[in-house]
Amino acid sequence: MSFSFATWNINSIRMRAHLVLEWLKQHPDCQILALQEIKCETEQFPSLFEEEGFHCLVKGQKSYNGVAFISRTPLTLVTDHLPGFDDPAARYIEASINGLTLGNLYLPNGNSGGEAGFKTKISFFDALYRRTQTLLEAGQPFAFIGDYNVCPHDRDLAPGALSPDDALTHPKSREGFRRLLWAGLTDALRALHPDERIYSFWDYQAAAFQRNSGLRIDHALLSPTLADRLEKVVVDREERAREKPSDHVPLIVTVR
DNA sequence: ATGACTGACATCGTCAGA
Repeated sequence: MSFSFATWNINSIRMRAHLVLEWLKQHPDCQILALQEIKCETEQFPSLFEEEGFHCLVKGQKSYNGVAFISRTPLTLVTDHLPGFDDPAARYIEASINGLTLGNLYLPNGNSGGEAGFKTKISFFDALYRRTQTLLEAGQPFAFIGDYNVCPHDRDLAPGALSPDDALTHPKSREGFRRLLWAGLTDALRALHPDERIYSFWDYQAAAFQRNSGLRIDHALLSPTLADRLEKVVVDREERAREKPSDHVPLIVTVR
C-alpha cells in the first residue's frame, strides 16, 4: 500500500484550473496536490474542484503568492501561516492527512525588493528551520513540499541559466536549505536520483525549455521516518510542453 | 545596451516572477 503526494507551482490557478483538473484525472494515485502561486484571493479559488468531489484548503491573497491543497480525501488544516515568519504574504499552509503532516510552502524569490527582499527570504528559512525542530519533536512523519526558490547545488541548474549573483544560488539561500538537511530532513529527489540532471522550472523567455535551460527549485523534504518509507520520486516534465503551461512542473513523491 | 515571456491589476504600463 503506497501513498502519493505532489507539489506544483501553478502560476495562477484561475488561468490553469483545467490543466490541474486534467492532471488530477491522469494521476488517480496522487492523493493530494499542493499548489503555489495561485495568484488569487481565497474566495476566488475555482469552485470546480469541490464540484468534482475534491477537498480544498486555500490560503490566498490578491494578485500574488497564495498556496492551496487539493485532496481526494478529507484533510485537516493545521495552520495557514508559518509560525515565526512575520509577514502577511500568503506563502505557507500546513495540513494533516492520514497521520502525515504536509507543509506547503512558497519561499520568497529574493531577487526583488533589494536588501530587504533578500532578508525576507532568509527569515522564511529561519522560521522553517524552527518549524522543522517543532515537528521533529512532535515525532509524527512530515514533509515540506513546494517552491523553495533555491537551486541547492550547481548540478541543480543549467549552466548559464542564472547570473552568478542570483538569489536562487546565493550561498545564504543554499545554507538555508542545507540547514534543513542537517536538522535531519531528506531531499527526496536526490535520495533516489543523486546525480541526474533534473529540473522543475524553465523560464518562459529565450526558449528555455527547448534548450533545457532549467532549474531544480521545487523540492520535497521528508522527515526521517517518512524518508525511510520513500519509494519513488517523479518530476512530470511533460507538463511543461502543454499549451499555456505554468513555468513549473509537478513533483510527485510516493511513500510506502 | 536592449528586450525578451507571462499574469494581475482601482489594466492599456508597471511590477513581480526566477
